[in-house]
Amino acid sequence: MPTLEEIAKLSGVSRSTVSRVINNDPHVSDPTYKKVMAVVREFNYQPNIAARSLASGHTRVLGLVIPTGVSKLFTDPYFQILIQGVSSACNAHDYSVMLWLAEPEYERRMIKKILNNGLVDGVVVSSMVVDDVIVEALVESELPFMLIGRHPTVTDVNYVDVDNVASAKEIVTHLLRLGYTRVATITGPLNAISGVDRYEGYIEALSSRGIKIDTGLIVEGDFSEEGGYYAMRRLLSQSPQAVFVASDPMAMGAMRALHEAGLSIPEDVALVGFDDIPASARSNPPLTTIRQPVHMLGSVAVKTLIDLIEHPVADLHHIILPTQLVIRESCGVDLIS
Amino acid sequence: MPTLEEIAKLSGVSRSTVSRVINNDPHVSDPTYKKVMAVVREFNYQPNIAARSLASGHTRVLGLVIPTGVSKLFTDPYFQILIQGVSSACNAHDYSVMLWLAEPEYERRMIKKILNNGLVDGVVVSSMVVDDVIVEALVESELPFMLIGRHPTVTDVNYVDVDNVASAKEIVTHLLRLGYTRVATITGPLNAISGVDRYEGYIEALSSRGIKIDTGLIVEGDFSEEGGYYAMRRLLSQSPQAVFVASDPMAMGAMRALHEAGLSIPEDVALVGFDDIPASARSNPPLTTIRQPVHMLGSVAVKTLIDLIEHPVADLHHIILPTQLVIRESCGVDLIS
DNA sequence: CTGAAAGCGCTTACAG
DNA sequence: CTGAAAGCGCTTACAG
Repeated sequence: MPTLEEIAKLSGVSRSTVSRVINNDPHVSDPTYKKVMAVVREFNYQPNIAARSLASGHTRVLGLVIPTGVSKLFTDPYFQILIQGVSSACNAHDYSVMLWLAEPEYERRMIKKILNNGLVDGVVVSSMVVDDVIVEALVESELPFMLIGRHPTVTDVNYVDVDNVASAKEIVTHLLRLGYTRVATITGPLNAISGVDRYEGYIEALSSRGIKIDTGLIVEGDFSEEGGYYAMRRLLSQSPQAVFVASDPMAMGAMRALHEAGLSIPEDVALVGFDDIPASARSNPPLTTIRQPVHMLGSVAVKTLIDLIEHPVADLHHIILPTQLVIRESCGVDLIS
Repeated sequence: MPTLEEIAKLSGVSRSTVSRVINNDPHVSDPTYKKVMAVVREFNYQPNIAARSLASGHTRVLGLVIPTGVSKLFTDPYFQILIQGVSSACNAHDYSVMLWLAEPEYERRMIKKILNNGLVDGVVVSSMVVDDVIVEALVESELPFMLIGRHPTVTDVNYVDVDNVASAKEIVTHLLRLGYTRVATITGPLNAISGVDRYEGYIEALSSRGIKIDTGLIVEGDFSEEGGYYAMRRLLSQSPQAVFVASDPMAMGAMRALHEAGLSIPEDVALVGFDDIPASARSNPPLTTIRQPVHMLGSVAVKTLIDLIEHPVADLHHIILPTQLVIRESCGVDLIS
């Protein structure tokens, strides 16, 4: 592994010039550029990252923190796609991504250490819980950061999100329009912002049609398949006509519970979800759901963050990405017309 | 974010001394230590990683490369547990882990770049395919590295593995002992070393009992649930009495195919797997399988690697971890006695 | 367009 | 036990 100094000597120029060449500085003559590049290639020169970071003051690595625990991270397709979005946008901009692989409590203890030692140029955070301390730590650290999913109380931070309230309201309204009146919901965890927002959308949809809220029809889930399964079992005794499940993995669990109970979908109980994970198109029956642009949430967060790093501005970025209502078979068809 | 220099000034000692304190060098007097630590805490000093790496020549970060593509990585519980093992061992030794988030082809293009820029002190590689170029790159780079899973041709490298051949032979022999004679197998991908080894174990078990190999009973899978499902469907026409499935996710897929065909396990077809993922204990029926110490594979790889980094030796490490035959219901009971 | 020089924030022999 | 000094391998004004 040669150093920049050696490359300079070998090509008969100064270290400054080699540095310019490898950093694509336009102020280098063509012959010089070619001469140096030949040597760089010949010796397979790779600039030392630590030295480069120390001298330049930035590392071109982004931190990705998902304070949700490793198991959930690997279990929910949402994160899989989100991470792909983050990862591909980073690659495209020549940044690396450092994924925090640790449990929630671990984060809190280490978070400041990691934030302040200059390892990352910025961070993207997904799926915070409402009382998460990470936002404070981030604000204190003065590092640029992007949230995926808005924060309920701290509003002067950058984020990208979908309109969870409106989207949930839309799909529940669809159910109402089909003629169902006893519409239940399996909510997300209510300490997650998206959980609260989707619940809110459910309430709004019912209220705006003058339907009274029946708390017996509301069960809290945790976004997981298992959680959906058990929530649905609890809901069974209330015999809802339709259920809005606040995430597709939970909807898969709810389907399993329904099948086990010998109930058919949508004839006995109609079901809709939220996410549109790949499995939702293949489920039995295919799931009506809200499609989130998950990959794009990740890539937009990264692109915005990189822009923030490279061109600091004071303006806040609050980006809302569009969702789609995807109608398949699990919601049934118009009961009235 | 104060620098070491400022901490030195503030505590009235030299930079050398501050460095010794934060690195727990025993050659520091107690009063000095306390004085400096007080200042360190007061200002929440975090050493700059880039500077530290540059000066010391090591980074305390380990690369984890699993050249299998992001989707597979997030889909197979094997990797989830492996990563937890790697991650926890790193944490315990104050190392960070950098997970490559990229598709296989990408690796090859970038691998040298990443290996030679001094970002990682060593790397652990899991799940290579037989013709993988990464081992060469690793050898060239002169970085310390550990393989999880042996390499078929390059033997002078360090690895930790289970004895796939013997374990597969053991579980197939169990099937034979129970009285089944038409024993099929759904293999792993035969460009993966573990896929080949488990297939080899199947062959050995049959051969050592004088049973002729029937190629119609051998179908290649890909370690995934889907792959197991389709492989089992192809096997159905051969009406095997029992099937050795080379991974538990594939066994789950095979069960699904069997259930769909209206066949019951183990009455119509007995089934055994390999891995013992969490789902295998809860499947219907619970799956007889080989338990791999996956978490330990990860942590042993890391511990050995760190030892290699901190105490370089020429000796090769070839570590074989034990497996267990876990007998549950899917294999049925003794047909003969 | 190119080079000399300072500096990024640490660690580590070397003295004492 | 402690400090002065060199050095890790780069980048970046500053001159020219």
